[in-house]
Amino acid sequence: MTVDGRVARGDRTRTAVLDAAVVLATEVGLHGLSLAQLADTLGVSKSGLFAHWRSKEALQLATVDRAVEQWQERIIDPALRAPRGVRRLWALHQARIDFYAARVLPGGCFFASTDFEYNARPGPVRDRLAEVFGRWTAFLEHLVREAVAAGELPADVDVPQLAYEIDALGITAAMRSRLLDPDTAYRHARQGLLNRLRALCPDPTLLPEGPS
Amino acid sequence: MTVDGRVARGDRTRTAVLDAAVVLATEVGLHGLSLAQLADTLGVSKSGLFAHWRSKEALQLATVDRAVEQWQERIIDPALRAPRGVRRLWALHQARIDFYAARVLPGGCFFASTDFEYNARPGPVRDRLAEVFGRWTAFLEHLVREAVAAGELPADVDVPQLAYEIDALGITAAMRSRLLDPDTAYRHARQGLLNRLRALCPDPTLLPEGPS
DNA sequence: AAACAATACGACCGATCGTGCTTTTTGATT
DNA sequence: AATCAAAAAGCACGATCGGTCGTATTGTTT
Repeated sequence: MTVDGRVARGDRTRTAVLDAAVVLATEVGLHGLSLAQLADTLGVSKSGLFAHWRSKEALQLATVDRAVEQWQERIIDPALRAPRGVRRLWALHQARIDFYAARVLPGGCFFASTDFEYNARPGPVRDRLAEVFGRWTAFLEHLVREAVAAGELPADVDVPQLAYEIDALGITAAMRSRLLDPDTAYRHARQGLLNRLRALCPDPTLLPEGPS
Repeated sequence: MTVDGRVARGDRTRTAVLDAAVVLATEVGLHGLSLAQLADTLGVSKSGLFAHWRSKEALQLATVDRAVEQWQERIIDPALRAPRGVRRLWALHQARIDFYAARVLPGGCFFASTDFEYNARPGPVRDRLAEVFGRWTAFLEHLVREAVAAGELPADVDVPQLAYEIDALGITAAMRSRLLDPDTAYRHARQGLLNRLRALCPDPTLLPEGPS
C-alpha cells in the first residue's frame, strides 16, 4: 500500500514503461530496444528512464519480469480456473493461442522472440530467460502429471515428452501466425493438441467435440 | 566457370563473408549484425564489404539466401537420398536435429532466430524470410504427401496438420537445446516424430526400433 | 512557509552505427 | 611494360547508441 503520491507516480511510470518495453521487445528485440525510442514512445525523457533503472540491462531484466507477470495473468491464471486434468491443459493451450490471436504483442510471443535472441548471448538477461523457460517447462509437466494423477491420462504416459509436444504446438503457432496464415496456424495448434488428448484420455466428454 | 582471378578472389570473399554472417546472425541477429564487427571478424575493411553489397540490407538478403543454400546442403539434400515416404520424412527430421546437435550455428537455427526477429519488422528482409518459410512448409507437406502416395501413411491423414507438427518438434528442439538441456530436447524431438510415424505407418520395418 | 525527497528533464559525452567518396592494391589484357 | 578493371582499403560524415551530470518540477512533511 503506497500513500506517497510521488512514488505512486513513479510506479505508474514504471509499469507504463515496462508495458511498452514488452511490446517493443517483440518488435525490435530486447537488445534492439533503444532507450531514446522507448522514451519517445512514452513521451518521457531518456534520462527519466535512468531514474528508474540504472542501466539498460536493469531495464531489460525488469521487462522480462513484467512479461512473466503478464503471462501469468493472461495465460496461467485463466487456465488454473479450469479443473485439474486434461481440461486444464486444454484451457492453458487455448488461452495461449487466444493470446497470440488477440495480437496483444506484435511479435506474437515475448518469450519465443527473446529466447531466440539471447540463446547465444551470454549474460544476466540470458540467464533470466533460461530460468523463466525452465519454470515454464516444469509448470507444463506439472499440469500433465496432474492429469495423469486424475486418471485422465494413462499412467504410463511420458510426461516430459507430452509437455514438450504441447509447448511445441504453441511456439510454432506464435511463429507461423506472424509470417504465414495466422488462422491456419492457430487451427493446427489447437487441432494438434485436441487430437492428442482425445487419443489419450479415456473420458471423451472432458474435451470439446472439434477445435473451437 | 570463372577464369578471372580477380572475380575468383571476390567470390571467395563473398562466400566467406556470408558464411560468417550466417553464424553471426544466429548470435546477434540479422539486424543486430554490425558491418564493422563482421569486417573485423574476417580481417577485411568495412568499406570492403560495400564493394560487394551496396547496403546492409542487400547483405542481409544475401545472408538469408546463403543460409537457404546451407540448409539445402545440410538438411534437404541428405534427406532426398533416403527413399520417398516415411523414411525420407524421418531422414529429414534426423538431419535437422543432427544439424542442431552439431552446433554448426551458435543460435541453433538461422531461420527460427531471424523469423522471430523480423516477424514484426516490415520490409524486404521480412518478405524474403516469409517466402523462404512458406517454401519450407510446402516442402514438408510435399514429403508427407509422398508418404501417403506410397501407402506408408493412411490416405485420410491431415497433411498440413502433420507437417505442422513435424516442424513444431524441430523448432522446439532448436529453442530448447540452447537454453535447457540439449540432449533432452533432441530426444523429445526424435521420440515425438518416431511415435507419431510408427502409430501411422502400417509397415513397422520402415522405421528404426527406438530413437537413435 | 520552509525544508526535503522522489521524480523528471535538458544538455552533453565518447563510442559506434551505416554509408559515401577517394585512393591504393591486385590481377588480366594488350 | 603499359593499360585497365575489379577488389579492397582509407577516411570522413551525420545519426544514434547507452550513459552521466546538474537542475527543475512535483508532492510530502513539519
